[in-house]
Amino acid sequence: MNLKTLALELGLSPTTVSRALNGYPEVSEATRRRVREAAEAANYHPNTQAKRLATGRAMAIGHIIPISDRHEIVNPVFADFIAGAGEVYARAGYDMVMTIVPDDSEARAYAELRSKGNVDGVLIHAPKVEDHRIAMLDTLGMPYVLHGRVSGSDSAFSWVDVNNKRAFERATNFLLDLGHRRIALINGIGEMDFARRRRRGYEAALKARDMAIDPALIVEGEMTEAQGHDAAREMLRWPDPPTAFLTASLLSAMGARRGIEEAGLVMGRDVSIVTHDDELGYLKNGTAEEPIFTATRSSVREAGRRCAALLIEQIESGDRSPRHELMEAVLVVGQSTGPVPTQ
Amino acid sequence: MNLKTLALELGLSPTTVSRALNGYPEVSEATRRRVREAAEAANYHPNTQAKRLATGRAMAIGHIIPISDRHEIVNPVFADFIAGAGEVYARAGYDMVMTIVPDDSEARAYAELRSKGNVDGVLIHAPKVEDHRIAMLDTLGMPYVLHGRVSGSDSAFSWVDVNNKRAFERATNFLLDLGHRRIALINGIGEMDFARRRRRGYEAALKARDMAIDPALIVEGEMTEAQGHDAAREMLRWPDPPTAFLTASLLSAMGARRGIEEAGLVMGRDVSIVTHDDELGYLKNGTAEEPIFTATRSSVREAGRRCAALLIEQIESGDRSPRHELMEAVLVVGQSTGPVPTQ
DNA sequence: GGAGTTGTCCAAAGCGCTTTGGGCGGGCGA
DNA sequence: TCGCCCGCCCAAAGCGCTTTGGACAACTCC
Repeated sequence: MNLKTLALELGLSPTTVSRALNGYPEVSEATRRRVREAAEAANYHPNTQAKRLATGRAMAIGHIIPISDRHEIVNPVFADFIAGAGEVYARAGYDMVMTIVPDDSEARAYAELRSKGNVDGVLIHAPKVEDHRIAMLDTLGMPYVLHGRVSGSDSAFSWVDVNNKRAFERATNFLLDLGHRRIALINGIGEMDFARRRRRGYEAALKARDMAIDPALIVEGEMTEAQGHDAAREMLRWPDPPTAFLTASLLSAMGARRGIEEAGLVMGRDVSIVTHDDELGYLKNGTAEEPIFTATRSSVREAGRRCAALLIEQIESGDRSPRHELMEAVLVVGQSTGPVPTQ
Repeated sequence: MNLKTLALELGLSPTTVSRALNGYPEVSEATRRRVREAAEAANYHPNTQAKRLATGRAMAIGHIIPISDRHEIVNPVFADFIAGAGEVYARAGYDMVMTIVPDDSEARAYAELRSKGNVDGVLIHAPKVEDHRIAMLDTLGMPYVLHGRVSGSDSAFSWVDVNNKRAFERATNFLLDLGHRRIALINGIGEMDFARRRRRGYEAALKARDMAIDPALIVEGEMTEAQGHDAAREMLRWPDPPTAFLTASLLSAMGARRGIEEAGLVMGRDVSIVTHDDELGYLKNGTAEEPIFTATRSSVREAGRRCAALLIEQIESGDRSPRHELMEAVLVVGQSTGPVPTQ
């Protein structure tokens, strides 16, 4: 079923049918209703490709996922972010098109997407501290929104981010207030912008109390269960072990907990853990009322929603002036923290 | 830059340029080279929408993800599956378009995708024991491939699946051979087809040795860390606790391990665990050489690749006859299993 | 009653590509 | 030398939609 035959059946011109369905005023309410009903009955939906060609709008948002380097797509937060963004796309009538590319052809992928014209804009994931994609996207002139920021050029583009620095500063202060002095940071990969900011927050809190920063207490790497476990096991063997861990993901926290328990210690009594919690769908920090880990909590799914909304607005309004949304994490207190044990 | 202006610049007709770029024989090698070079230099890529409209091929594969019900997209295996499929799509020049829909409009989403013509086929995730989507897709007449099967109608459509039954049968036998007699099954959600098959495998192994099936030893639900933990903690308090756990995911296994350790027991000595391992990118079972958990291992990412390849072949060949690929899981022995402890 | 306005509809062009159906000239066989 | 085929190229139609630029009748207003 296409426009022409539908028009033929109705005894109308394609023009009128198109206008009726798209809500243009040049058609009487009576015919509009008639057309709408006929379209419904025939389960008619305008052909996407034709519509796109005619309007010049792809009605699609691109996500480019490099495959090898940062394991981006297999990062557990990715799925939740996508879910949030996808909800918004669907409601606004946009397709979400995802392209998996080898790491070395990421740049080309953006250029191709642009020149093939199959998306109206792109969402950028997981920016590094210095991210080459920004410059490239600017020369391409394609609308984009970052999930996260790029240190140093924060205001030149639109982004949605959680206030990582403040979150980790607060978490550190929380532990300091409990009397902890040896606090380990089990962070994400150092070149990631979010990890850098979290580290800054941790360091800022220590500095504010005139405490030295011990590099040995900082571990950076992929946020897996093994990471948390290995770091905790290692550090707890030291003569002056940390009394608290600050971890960047729930998986790392789970690993750290295991390391603590392996050492015959009790989490929340002997050793404390504060973690960041992205509120992932399948990896919950207990329940909302009874969290297991004390955590800085911020929904990555909500971040996905906001990114998508921002990008769509930017595309539809044509307004390219950068906009920012900084989400604040909330600190929830669970059973994983307690006052520093007195020797 | 478009075909027309490129042709103009070259002093050729659009026809010839199109044919040169698409490898048709009616153009001399000399001009073909000239055209190719000019296209390269101008960074010309044919407009996707126009191409699609002209050829009638969307060059895209759809994935429809219901949002609420089964938490599908936030399921940790989803990302890995998508990564595998996406690789293949990209290589074959297909877009991956993902649609997030509220649960109650999933059926409509498929019909719309079909009538709007923006995909050439769809990949179906996470089939239930009885899945209404099959009938619907058949009436729509759109090519599709299932990741998994639907009990009872296995041969009517194309699918790629891991041999869940045999995997769990083998795992159960492995534990039985070690002398275990009280083996708990911590399974996925019961109405999922894969969970059903795994349970069948478990039950078949027990029956083969004339052992009774104790329903109390079977837990079905979302495969989270909490699920494994709660089940293990609960069961280990019983007067006749299980001596082994068979879990359906690494997360559940991690939870079970925690439950075991909380009870003051040692995994691999006092209580054994065998788990299924989907080889997720960010959730590894130790290393390939030194697995932590004894596991039935099968890459869900590879399953994604095969699904995609099968679907594309089906689309391009026009051959709708159903094809199946059954992947066998391999049993790897880690440190989580040992002979049943003598009282 | 005539001019202007308004409401409703349509014909046709155009989006950027592919593909059909030739056209033209040079080489080859008879 | 003639006719035919073949290699190379092009004009134009068509994919299914939107949108521009009217057409036509009915209505309003003086």
